[in-house]
Amino acid sequence: MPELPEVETVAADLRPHLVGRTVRSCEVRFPTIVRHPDPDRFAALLTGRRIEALTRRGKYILHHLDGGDDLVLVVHLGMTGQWRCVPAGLPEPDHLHAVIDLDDGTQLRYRDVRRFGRLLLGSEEELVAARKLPRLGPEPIDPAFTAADLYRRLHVRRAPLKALLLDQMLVAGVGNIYADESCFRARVRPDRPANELSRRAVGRLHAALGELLREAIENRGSSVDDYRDAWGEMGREQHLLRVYGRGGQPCLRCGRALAVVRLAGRTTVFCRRCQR
DNA sequence: TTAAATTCCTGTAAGC
DNA sequence: TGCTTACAGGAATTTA
Repeated sequence: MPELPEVETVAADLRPHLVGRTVRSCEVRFPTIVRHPDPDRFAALLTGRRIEALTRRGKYILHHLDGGDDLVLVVHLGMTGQWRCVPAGLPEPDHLHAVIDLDDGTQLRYRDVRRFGRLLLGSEEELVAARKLPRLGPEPIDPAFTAADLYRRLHVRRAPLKALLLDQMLVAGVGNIYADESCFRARVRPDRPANELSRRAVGRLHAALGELLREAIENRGSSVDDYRDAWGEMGREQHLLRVYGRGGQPCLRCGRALAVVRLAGRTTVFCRRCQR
């Protein structure tokens, strides 16, 4: 499933191909995929706009448009969303929910089997005010985000650490895979109430998060389930995951069978011996 | 305000 | 083989 490294990979790959392109037409085939504004207005507003910049924030891809009104096309891939740029006329896959034709003959395609993803159009302020875009927490790979920042956010909360790592308002871009992996690297139990963590433990967690996410970006993300990059290719990080998807198998550090529990509604894997 | 539970959605795999 | 059922999870929404 696409988390920060996967979304970063897609955004970085698309950027050189999309910046400077103009939208010729837009067809929304599955209306509920567009969450703001209504699909007809979405298509009308988008048509004729030029993409001036492409950025990522958390798990969101932001296409900044010309026109002087700060309009942004926002894409969230949810669980199974795919955002690809292909030559127009290529055979269409199933579950294709939106198609955007560009002025160079390429086509942006939004495909999403489970339809947990979404497309938004508006200024960032408008989307946040309309509660279509959350007030995201800091970027975990931003050098300005320090261990002290993370500690300040965690030590006032009593929820299990895992639940807070998944909270996009606390820190942006972490999902189930990298939450479990960062806890393992930091040797911290994901079910510990956040306010019980020492500064030292939060320091390890902060370092683990940064290292892990940078490594995963380097490896073009984890292709578990059906994540693919903008060209339909798989990432490599899934081969390096140490706990995610390995419940019951031996811990790669100590050999003990990895525990599987349910936390914050998510399958959570950790080592009862290595993580305290 | 916070935390936990529920909902959406479909492909896959396990069980009978 | 074919059917039913459980499971996967990001985040909005609801409930406590």
